[in-house]
This record gives sequence, C-alpha cells and structure tokens, in this order.
Amino acid sequence: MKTQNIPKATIKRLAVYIQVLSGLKRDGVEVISSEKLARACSVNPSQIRKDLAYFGEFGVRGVGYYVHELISSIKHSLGVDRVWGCALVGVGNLGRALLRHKEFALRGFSIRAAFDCDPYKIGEIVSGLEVVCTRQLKGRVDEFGLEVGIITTPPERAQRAANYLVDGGIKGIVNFAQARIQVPKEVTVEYVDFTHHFYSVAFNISSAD
Amino acid sequence: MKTQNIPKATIKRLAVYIQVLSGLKRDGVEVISSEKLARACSVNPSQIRKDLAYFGEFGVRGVGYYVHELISSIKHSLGVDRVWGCALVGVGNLGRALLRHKEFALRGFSIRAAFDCDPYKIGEIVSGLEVVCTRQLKGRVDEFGLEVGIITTPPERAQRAANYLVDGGIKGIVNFAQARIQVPKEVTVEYVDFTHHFYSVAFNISSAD
DNA sequence: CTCTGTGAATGAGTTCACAGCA
DNA sequence: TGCTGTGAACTCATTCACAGAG
Repeated sequence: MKTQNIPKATIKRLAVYIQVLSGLKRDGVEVISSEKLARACSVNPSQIRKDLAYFGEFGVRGVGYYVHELISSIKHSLGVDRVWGCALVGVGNLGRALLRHKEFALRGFSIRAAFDCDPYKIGEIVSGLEVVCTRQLKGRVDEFGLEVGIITTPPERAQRAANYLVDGGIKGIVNFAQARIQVPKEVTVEYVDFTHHFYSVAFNISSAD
Repeated sequence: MKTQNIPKATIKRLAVYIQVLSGLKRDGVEVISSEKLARACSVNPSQIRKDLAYFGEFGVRGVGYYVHELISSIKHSLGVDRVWGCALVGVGNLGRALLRHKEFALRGFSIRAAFDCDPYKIGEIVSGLEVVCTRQLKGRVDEFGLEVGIITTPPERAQRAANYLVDGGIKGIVNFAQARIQVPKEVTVEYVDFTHHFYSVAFNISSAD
C-alpha cells in the first residue's frame, strides 16, 4: 500500500465495489474484468483500475479479477477485515433502529455499548444491551474495546456526545445527528444525512424541465 | 437561477448549509457572514459564496446573509420548499424505522404509501399506513401524489422494486438497499449507504500511524 | 491477443484575489 | 470600511491511451 493521500471519493467507491462484488459472488461469478465491474457500478473502467492501484496489484493481466480474492483485498485495504467495537450515544428512535439493525455487525461494526443521558432510559435493555449513563462512557472504552462512536442524539446534544467520545479517547465518529460537530483534527467524523439524498432527488426532478 | 450544470458536491453542501443555518436560527442568530458560516460548516468561505452564486445573489455586501431569508432561498433553489409525496417499497426492519421516523415529514418528504410483496405483511398497519401489495403501486401513484420512491428491500429485490417504481412513472428514487440498480437515465437514483461511512472511519483510523 | 497497471492529457471543482456595492 | 460576487489560477480527480504482463 502506497502512502499517497488517497481521494475520499476512492474510499466511497471501494465500498460500492464491495457491494457489487458481493452481489456477483452471490450469483456465482468468479472472475470479472474492470470493464464489466465498471458497468455494474456505473463508473469508468480506468477509474476502478486506478482506485485499486492505490493499494496494490490485485488483477491478472489478460484475465481480470478473482471476485472473492478482490473482496478480501479491498476489505483488507480499508481495514474492515476485522471487527470494530462501536459505542452508540443517544437511544432515541434512530438509535434504537440502529441497535436492532443487524446489518452493522454483519459488516464488522459491532455495537457493544449504548449511552444516553436521560434517566428514564438508563437501565433499559435495547436489543440485548443495557442503556448506560453517558458519563460512564470513558470508563468503558477499554473494557468493551470501543473504537468507533455513533451519535444519534437530537441536534442540540450532538456536540456534548462528541465531547464525551473524544474525552474517552475515541478516534472515529459516525454522526447521524442533524448538526455539525467540532472535534480535534486527529478525530475522524463522518456525517450521515439522509436528508441530503432526498434534497438531491428533489432538486434533480425539479430542474428536469 | 442559471442553467449551468451545478456540481453534485454543491447540492450536498447546500444541505449542510441548511442544517447549520437552522441551528443558528434556533440560537437566535439573524445575520451571518460567509466566513463565520464557513467555519461552522468546515468549508472555505469562497466555496459558500460560489455555491450560492449558482442560484442567485442572496447576500448583502458589507453585511452578510440574513439567516432566515437564506434558508428559504436555499430551500427554494433546491425545490424543497414544498411537500414531496413518497412511496416506500420494502417493509422490513429499515422500512419500518423510516416509516416511524418523523424527521422526513418534517423536512418535506411525506411517506404516503408503503408497499411489500410479502403476503404476511400486506394489510398490516405500520405507523398509520396500510401495507399494500407492490403490484398495486402503479395504480396509486396519481391518487396519492407519489413522486419519490424509497427502496428498503433486501438487496436481491431492489431491482424489482425499482422496476415497479419506474413503471409507475416515479422520476426519483432514494435507494437504501445494499445493491446498485439500473433505471432509465431520466430517473434519478440516490444511494444511501451507512456502510460507506463506517468503512471511511475505519480506514482513517487504520491509516493514522 | 486480452485485460491490467500507469504516465500523460483532460476536465471538474476549489481557492485566491480583487473589483464592486452597501 | 466590510463583505459579497466572480473571473483567473490552481489543485485535485477522472479519463485516455498505450506499454507490458500473462
């Protein structure tokens, strides 16, 4: 793996490649060319080859890529060939949905602790996990192997949740709350915002005369 | 509004501006400069001015932008200053969560119909909405004013869901399923993939030596 | 001969720097 | 004077085109 700085867009596409390759594997496809994979992902073939080239040489010239092997290689490159321990902060509607959503564990992100500051929620069991006071977060980071924070609080409490996570030594946050947060630069934040996708669709429909 | 082709990235940022401006409005801020807004959004001030310039001149030189007015202007530019009727296909875990999630209606996306092909789910009432057979989708598009489709099926059924939506005359789709879909080019598809954000965080943590 | 891997060319998006208006 | 709006400069990403491996 080269120590160039890899475009954020490449990382996003690698996730798409994994998704499509997984579908192909399910359908019994064993080998695929960059051209066919590109069509399935709606991107340019060179794009795929260039994206993969950041991490190594995974293909066989004259043949293509071995599907199963390529999935493993991409997952390894992204660092998602292992399980990551996650802490969820904010047990509201969305938080509960995520706790129940099995897809995360399936993809290597295991939610191991749920926090909330509401005394009525503390002690409640959601999807087999006891809701704990957010103040106790720091003390549980090592014990539970918490590495990634998930914020699902109302917007006005997102910053406080982030502070608790940062204070606990968490280095990566996925923020579902409708608010931007400020964190030290060594902490990575990814914002999940469904709204944007809806706006995008609305805009496209509207501007299609 | 100019008929240039507006970068997708701009649309995404406009959604962020709305989010941040809404927070500022809540805090009683009435006027803001591009510099301060930029800091709150973690972008460059010129970026904001350029993004807005695609749609018009919303600022006052020497002063800045009026928060409330700017929110309205951006919403109008995106076409989200009205209510959009949505059809949800796939009443599984995620589908149910979205049906119960009030945030969508709040932002102008009103889910007015829920479809599924599973006979056990048909007839069930979820969040006040009766689950209907997907075959009946086409017949309800006009009646319910359905404009945007939401796919929340398992990956292997996403394409079929898309086909029903396209056949019903839907012009925009937000796809939460873990699969790419093929649609005619006049139909807009937005892919929502939490996984990618988690991968991104994992990658950033991993590659931070 | 096929399809990957990659430097070179192109194109898109971001930032700069300043003109222009309040 | 202060901050917006915008052409010009620059940076980054995508696509092309072909050398090179199997």
